[in-house]
Amino acid sequence: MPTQTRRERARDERRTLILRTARDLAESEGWDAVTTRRLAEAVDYSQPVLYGHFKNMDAIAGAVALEGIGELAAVLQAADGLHELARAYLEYAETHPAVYEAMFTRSTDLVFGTADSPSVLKAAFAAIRAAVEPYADGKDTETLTEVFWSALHGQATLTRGHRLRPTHAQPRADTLVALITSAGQHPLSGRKLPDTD
Amino acid sequence: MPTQTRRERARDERRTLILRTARDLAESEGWDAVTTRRLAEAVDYSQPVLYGHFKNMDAIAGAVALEGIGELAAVLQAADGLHELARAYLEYAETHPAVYEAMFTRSTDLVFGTADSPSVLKAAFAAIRAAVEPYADGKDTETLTEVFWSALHGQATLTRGHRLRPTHAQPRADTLVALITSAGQHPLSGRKLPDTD
DNA sequence: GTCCGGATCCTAGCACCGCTAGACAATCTA
DNA sequence: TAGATTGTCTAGCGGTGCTAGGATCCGGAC
Repeated sequence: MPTQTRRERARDERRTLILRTARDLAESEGWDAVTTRRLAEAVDYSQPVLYGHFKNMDAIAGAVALEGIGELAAVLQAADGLHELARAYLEYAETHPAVYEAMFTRSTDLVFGTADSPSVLKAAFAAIRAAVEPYADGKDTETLTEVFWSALHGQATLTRGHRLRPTHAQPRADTLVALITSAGQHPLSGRKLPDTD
Repeated sequence: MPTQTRRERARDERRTLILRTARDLAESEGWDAVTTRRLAEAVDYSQPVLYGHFKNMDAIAGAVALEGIGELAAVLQAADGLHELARAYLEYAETHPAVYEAMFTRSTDLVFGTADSPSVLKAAFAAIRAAVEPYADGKDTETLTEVFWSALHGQATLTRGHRLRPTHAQPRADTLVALITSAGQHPLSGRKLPDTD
């Protein structure tokens, strides 16, 4: 059935166009500028067309977020070592602020919850966990991963909100990594840990 | 001039009423529910009255945020030691989610910038810095303070967004504090650091 | 006591928002 | 070619932030 396939393909292309346009608009003017009217005009369709592809406006932002999580997971998997992963994470957040905001700051309903979209999200978390594990030193790796991720997330959001000295982003990242890499180094335990630099 | 004074007092009381109502509404139903119409109805005035006290809706949220920062600063100053401070910080964020959101997640324009409101904000940061300083071990205290604060902020926001295991908030906080308190404990330096527990 | 001027407040409205019903056009099926 | 399905649009509803312009109150001058 080639006709049906062509229709479906056209539909997919339009969906992709909507997402790409929404994403571009959000990155250039912020999510407040991504309204149904402006988005519909940008893709040269009327507003109801958007609702043929997405349940509502939040679903569009959610789809952009999911796309971004996939990108972030790939970036983190490609990173080698904890230091490199931290750098990659913060760089992604800085260079894609609107997507990052859609992922972790905007309303959270759909993203988490082990329902229909967790695979790519688990992949991102697993990448962080893999980089953290060598430094867990037998302790709770899951918790240490959450702590490390939270710290990265905090730096990303507070830096973006101009709450931290913009000139010291690099020392902050380095300090955080150093805290983790020397985590198990208590005076009583002289165990050697893998080096990161 | 008693009449002028009474007028001013009435004006101040009304301003306080607006802020308290906005805050209550935000905490009970979220900031999306704090609209000019609902807020005006709740304080039993018409919408234009709000604009006689605040430039716009964001300014109301900003005033609530400033109020919250003062509270947070007081809470942090009252805390004794790094562990206690971390607990107090996360507890405040958890028990006042809407105020915390107004402080650090919503649009950031007015809050920072060393303009007219930094004193109370600097007090909050100074309280964190004072608790961190004993563990800086001669390194850059300011950077370590930013790292610690970012980590707390990340835990607060990701926990609230249900991105972290809700059952492990305590271990996360403990782990973060442990990372800081053992920061200077490299194998080559056997210096004794103050104990926290 | 009367009147005036300024402060205060409200009604009404603008342009925009997310979202949807119902009419119309285009395309596929038979 | 006739009918059914799909796609798209126009028009509109109730809501939003915010403001102009008129009414109303109230302290001070005479």
